[in-house]
Amino acid sequence: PRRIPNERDLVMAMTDADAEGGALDYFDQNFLKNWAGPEHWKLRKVIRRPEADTNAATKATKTRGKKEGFKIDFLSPPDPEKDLKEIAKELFAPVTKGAGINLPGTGATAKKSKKKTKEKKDEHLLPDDMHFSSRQLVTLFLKPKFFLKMRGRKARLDENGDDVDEN
Amino acid sequence: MPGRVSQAADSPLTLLRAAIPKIFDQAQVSANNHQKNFVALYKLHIEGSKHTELVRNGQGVRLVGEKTFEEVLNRLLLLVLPLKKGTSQADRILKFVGGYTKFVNEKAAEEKSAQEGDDEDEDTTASRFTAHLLKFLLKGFESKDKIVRYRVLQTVAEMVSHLGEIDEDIYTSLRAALMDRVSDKEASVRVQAVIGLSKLCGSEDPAEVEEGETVLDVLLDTLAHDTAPDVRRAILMNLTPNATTLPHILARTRDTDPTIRKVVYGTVLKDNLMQGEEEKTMGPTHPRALTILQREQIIRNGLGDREPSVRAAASALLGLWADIVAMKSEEDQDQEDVSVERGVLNLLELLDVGVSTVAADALLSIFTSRVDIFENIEFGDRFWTSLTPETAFLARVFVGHCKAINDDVRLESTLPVVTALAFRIQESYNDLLDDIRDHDDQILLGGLTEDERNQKEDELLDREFVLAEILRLAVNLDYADEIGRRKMFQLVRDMLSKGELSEKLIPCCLDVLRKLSSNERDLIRVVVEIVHDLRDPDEEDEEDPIDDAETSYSATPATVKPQRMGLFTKPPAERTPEEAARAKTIDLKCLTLCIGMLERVNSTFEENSTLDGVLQDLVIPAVQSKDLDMRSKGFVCLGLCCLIARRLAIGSVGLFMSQIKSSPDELKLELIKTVFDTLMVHEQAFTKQGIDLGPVTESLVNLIGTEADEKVQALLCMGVSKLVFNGMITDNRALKNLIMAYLSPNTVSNQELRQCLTYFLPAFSYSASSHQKKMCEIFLSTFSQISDVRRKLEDDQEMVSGLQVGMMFVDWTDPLKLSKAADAQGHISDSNGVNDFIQLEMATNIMMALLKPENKDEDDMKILVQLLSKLYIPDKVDDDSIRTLKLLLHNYSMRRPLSDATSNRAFTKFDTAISERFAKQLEDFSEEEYKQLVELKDIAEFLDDLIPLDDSEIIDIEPKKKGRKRYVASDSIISTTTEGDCSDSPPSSKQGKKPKSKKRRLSTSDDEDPEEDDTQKGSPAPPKRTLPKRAAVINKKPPQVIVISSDDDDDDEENTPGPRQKRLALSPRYQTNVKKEEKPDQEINDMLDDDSSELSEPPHDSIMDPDSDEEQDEVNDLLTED
DNA sequence: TTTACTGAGCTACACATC
DNA sequence: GATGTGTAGCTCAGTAAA
Repeated sequence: PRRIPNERDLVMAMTDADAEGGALDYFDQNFLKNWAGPEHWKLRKVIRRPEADTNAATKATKTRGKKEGFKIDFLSPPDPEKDLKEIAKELFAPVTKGAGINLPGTGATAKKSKKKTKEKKDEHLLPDDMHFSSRQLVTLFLKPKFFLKMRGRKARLDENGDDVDEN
Repeated sequence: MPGRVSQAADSPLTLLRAAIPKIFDQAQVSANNHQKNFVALYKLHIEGSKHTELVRNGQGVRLVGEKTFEEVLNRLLLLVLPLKKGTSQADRILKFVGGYTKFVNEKAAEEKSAQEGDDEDEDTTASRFTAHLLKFLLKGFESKDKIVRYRVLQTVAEMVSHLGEIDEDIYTSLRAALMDRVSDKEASVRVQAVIGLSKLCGSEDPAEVEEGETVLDVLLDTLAHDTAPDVRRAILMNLTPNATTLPHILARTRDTDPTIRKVVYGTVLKDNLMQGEEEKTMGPTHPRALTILQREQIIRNGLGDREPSVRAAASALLGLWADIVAMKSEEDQDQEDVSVERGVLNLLELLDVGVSTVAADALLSIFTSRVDIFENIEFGDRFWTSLTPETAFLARVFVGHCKAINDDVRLESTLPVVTALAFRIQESYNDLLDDIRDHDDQILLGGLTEDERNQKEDELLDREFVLAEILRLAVNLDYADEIGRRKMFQLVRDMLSKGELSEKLIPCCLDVLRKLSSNERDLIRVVVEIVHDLRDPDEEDEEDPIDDAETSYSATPATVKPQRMGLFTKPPAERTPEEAARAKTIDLKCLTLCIGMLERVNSTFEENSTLDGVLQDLVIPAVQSKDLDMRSKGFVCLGLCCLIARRLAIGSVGLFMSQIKSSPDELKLELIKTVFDTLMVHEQAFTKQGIDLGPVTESLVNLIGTEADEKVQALLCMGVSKLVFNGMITDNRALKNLIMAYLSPNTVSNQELRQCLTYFLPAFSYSASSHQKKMCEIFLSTFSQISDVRRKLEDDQEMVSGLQVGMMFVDWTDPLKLSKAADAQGHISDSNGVNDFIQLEMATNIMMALLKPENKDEDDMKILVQLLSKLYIPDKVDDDSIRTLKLLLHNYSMRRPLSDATSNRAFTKFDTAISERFAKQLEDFSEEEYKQLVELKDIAEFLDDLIPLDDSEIIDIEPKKKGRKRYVASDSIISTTTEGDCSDSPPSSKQGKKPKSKKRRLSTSDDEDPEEDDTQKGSPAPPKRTLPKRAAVINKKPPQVIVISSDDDDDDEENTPGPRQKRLALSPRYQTNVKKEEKPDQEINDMLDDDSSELSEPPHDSIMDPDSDEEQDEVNDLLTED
C-alpha cells in the first residue's frame, strides 16, 4: 500500500464494510498523525471533559476590546544622559561568559565536526507513507477485493475478549 | 559638535530631530502611510544633507546634516530593537526603514541616470546613508540579547534587496555576518538571517567565491537540515525556483512539518507557474518546465499527504495545471480548442497514464476540487472513434468518478450504448491482433529497422492500453439491454480464449465477465471452460478473429470436453523443447486466469465441481514444477482454492509451512500470504475440529525474528497482526514479538513493518479491554527485553529511548483512549466493559518490579518511576487495590534502593499524590495489618520474600549461580527464592474482587500469561535456573535479524530445536501434519500426486464431498464481496 | 460565532559542568 | 554541590477552520 486509497477504494469500503469495518473507521480517522513509526511517535493525550464550558464563551468578546493600544514612544525627547553610542553599546553588547549565541557544535571547530556530523544530520523528511489502514487488517492478502467480516469481534469489548464467536 | 554649530545652522538640525520622530510615530501605526512618509522623510533627508561644515581650514567638508539625520534615525531604531517578536508596531517600523532604504536608493539611481556621464563611484547621500545604517546594524549582530539580534537581522533582511550599490568591503562583512547568524542559537534569528541571505544569493556569482561555501550552498543545506521548521520555511519562501534549487524545493514535499509542505504547494509551486510582466511566459514551476518524474513526485506526494490541508493545496495546484496547460504552448494561446477536455488531456499527456496510479489520482482530484472542469467535460461524437491512451483513460476515470458519486444522469449522457461499445472493442481488438501478427511476421522477415520496430511496438502497446481502459470502463456500463449484454459477454469470453491476449488484459476481462455472469458458478464455469479451451485448442479455430455472429452465451457447453491427444495429453517427457515452452506459456496464462477468477469469487470449492479438474490438471502440476514462476503461481492458485475449500485447506497448511523455509523470497511471500489467509478464513473451523493451530502460529511468530528479508518480515508482522487483532492468536508472545520487531534497530528501514505496527498496536489496544490487559501483562518483560537490546546497540544503530517505550505502553493501556474509541464506535453500552483500573494494575506491577532486588538497572528503574506519574488512576478505586499499591509504595520508601534524586522526587510525588487522593481509604493504613489481610496475602508474601535493603546490595554483587542467600530480617519470613527480574503480572486478583490466595509465586502464570520466563518463575526447579544455563541459552540463539527474546517464556519449549513436535503430541489431529512437515518432499508427493491414472480419483477426493450447508454459509458469511 | 489547534512564554526541574 | 543551561510541561492568546 503505497498510495492513499482513492475514491474507488473508499467506495468499495463503504458499500460493504458497513457491517463491521465501520467500527474501525474511528482508528483510521484518529491515527492520521502518528503513522510514521516509533521514532516519530508522540504522546497525544485526550482532553479531560470540560465540565463547565458555558461561561467561557463570553470571555472572547471581552478580550477583543483591548487591541493593540501599545505605541512606541518616539516622541519623548531622548534621554540627555544617555548618548546614542552608549545605548548602542549596551544593546549590542556581546556575550561575555557562558553559552555563546550559536548552536552547539558550530563555530570555531565547525569545520572538522561538520564533515562528521553531516552524514548524521537529520533531513527532516517523512518516510514513505505506506498508508496502512484498517483495511489491511480486515482483508486477505490473496483476495484484496473481499473484506472479512469478523463476526467474532462483535464481542470485542467484553471482558473476556479472547472469546470466539460460536455460531 | 552639536554645541559647536552656529546659530544659523541650528534650526534645520533641530527640525530634523523633531520631525523624524513624528514620521516614525505615524509609521508604527499602519503601513498605509508608509509611502507618504517615505516622501516626507526623504525631503527632510535632502534638506538636511545640504547642511555641511567646512573643516580643516576648508580642506574638508563635514556632512553635519546627513550625520544628524543618520543619528536620529539610529536612535529611534534603538527604541525598536529590544521589542520582542510579534510586536507589530516594531515590525512596521523596520519595514518602514527597509522601505525607505529602497526609496532613497531608487531616488539616487534616478538622479544618477538623469545626470549621466558622471563617473560611477561617486558617493551619494543615499549610499552614505545605506552604508552607515548597515555598519551600525552590523555591530548588533552578535548582541547577547536574542531579541536585539532578531530585530537587527530583521532590519537587515528588510534592507538587503534594496541596498543599491555598496562598497565591496561592506558587502563582504555583511555576507559573512549573515552567514554566521545562520547558526544562531535562536531560530527566529536564523529565520531573518536566511531571509537576508536568500535575497543576497541572487546577486552572488559562484565564480567569485574563492573559498568556502556559496550562499546558495548554505541555504540549500539549511533548507534540508535546520532543526526549526520556521527556518526551513523561510528559505523555501524566499528561494528563487530554478533548475538548481527545484530538486531541493521538491524534496520538501515530504518535509516533516505540514506547513512547509503546504507552502511548497500553495506558495512556491503555485506562484511560479508563470512569470513575466503579465504572467504570460512559462515560469520555473510550470508543469511543462518540469520533468515527468518531478510532476509525478509533486502529485504523488501532494495527493498522498496525510494532512488534508496539504492535499487541498496540491489539488488546487493541479486544477491550475489543468488550466494553464490547456493552451497548447507558447505561441498559440488564442487557439480554438481551449476546452476543459483539452486542458485535462494535455495534462494527462504530461503524465504517464500507463504506469502507476498518479494520473488517475490527479484526475480524480481535479474532478473533485474543480467541479467546473468535471461538469464541462463532454465526449463528442468523434471521441469514441479515435481513442488515444489519454482519451480512453480520461473516459474510464470519468465514468468511474460518475459512478462513485452516483451521478447517473451524467453517466447516461456520456456513455455509449453497450452494443456500440462492444463492437468498438471487438473491432480494435481484431485490428490489434492482426497488427500483432503482421508485426511478428515483419520481424521474422527482418524488414524493420530498430527504430521502426520500437515505434511499432510502442504503438501496439498504446492500443492494448486503450483496449484495457475501455474494458475497465465497460464494467460500469448499463447492461439492462439483453442484446448488448450477450454481445459483450461473448466478446469477452472469446477474447479470453485467445492465446494472444496480453496478460495485462486478463483482469479487466474478468471484471467484465464477472459483472455479466448471473452468478459465481457461471463465472467459474466459463473460466474453467476457457482454461480447457486454451490448453486443448484443437476444437477451436484460433485463427479466426472473433466472430460477431450472435452466439448465446448460455449455450456454451457446460461440460468438460473429452480428452484428446493434444499438447497437454502428451506426456511431458515426450514433448519437444518448443512444445514444452509453448505448454509452459499456456499454463502460466491459465494460472493467471484462474488466479484472477478465484480472486473474484467466494462460493465454495465444493459447489463448483468444475474447479476440481483445474486443480488436478493445472494447479497441482504447477506446484510441483521446477520452474519458479510456475510454482509460485501454482501455490497462489492452490492457496486461493484453499480459501474456498476447507478440507483442502486442512491438508495444505502443513505443505505451505514446510515449503516456506526452503523457498526463495519471492515464493516465500506467496506461501506466507497463503498460510495467513487460510488461517484467517478457516481458523474457527479448524478450532472446531480440534486442530491445534498453535504450532503453526507459533512458528509464524518465530519467523519474524529469523527472516532476513524486509518484505518477508513486514508480511509476517502484518499477518500476525491480523491474527492477533482478530483474536486468532491469543498467545502474548506473539504480541511481544511484534513489539520487539517494531522497536528493533534492525527494522529501522523497514517502513512497511513499522507503519503496519504503528497502526496495529494502538488499534489493537483500543479495541478491547482484554487487549489492554494483554498490553499490561507484557509490559514489564517487554520493556526489560527492549532495554537489553538497547544496551547491546551498535554504534550506528538507533532506537527510541526507554522512556519513549514506556510512554507508548502507557498510551496503549490508557483506559480513556479505549473508552473514547468504544464510544466512537457505538459501543456505548459496552463502555462499562472498559477497565478503568488497568493502569492501577500497571502501577502495582511497576512497584513490584521496582522492589525486586535483581532489577538493578538504574536507567530502567528511573524510567519506571517516572512512568508512575503518567498513569491514570481513577478517582474511585476499591480499597484492596489502592491499599495494595500503598503497601508497595510504603515498602519501597522504606527500602528504596534508588540513589538518584530525580527518581526519588518522582517517586515521592507519586506516593504523596496517591496518599492524599485516597486518604480516606488509606486512613487506617498500617503495614502489619494489611499483611494479614487475605486479599493482600500474596503481596505480603511477596514483600516478605524480598531481601531487606541493607543486604540486597550484597546480593547484587554476588552472582546468582551460587544460589540465593537468604537473610532473616526481623519481620520477614524465610522463603523460597524470589528470583527474576521484571515479572509481568501482579499476584493480586483483579481489584480484589475475587479474593483468592494463590500459591506463593512471584507472578501468576495463568493461561493468559505465558509470559513468564522460566528463570523468573518461582517454580522450584533450582538446577534449571542457574546463571550459566541462562547464558548458554542466550549463546545458543541463532543469528537473528531481530533480537527476539532468547530468555523468553516457556523456555523449555521455545528454545529447544523441536518445539513443534512436543506441542503437537497433545493434539493427535495435528500429528499427521507434523509428519508432513518432517518430510516435506514425501508429503508433497503424497498430496499432490498427479499420476494421470489417478486423476479420476485424486487422493483427496474427499474435498469433493458436498459440504454441509452450514459450512458453506460460514465461508460465505465470512467473506464479503466488494 | 464558536471551537480547536498552534505557538509563545513562563516555570520548574534535570542535567552537565566546574 | 553550586551553578547555569536546556528542556519539558503548562497556560494563555491568537489564528484558522467549521
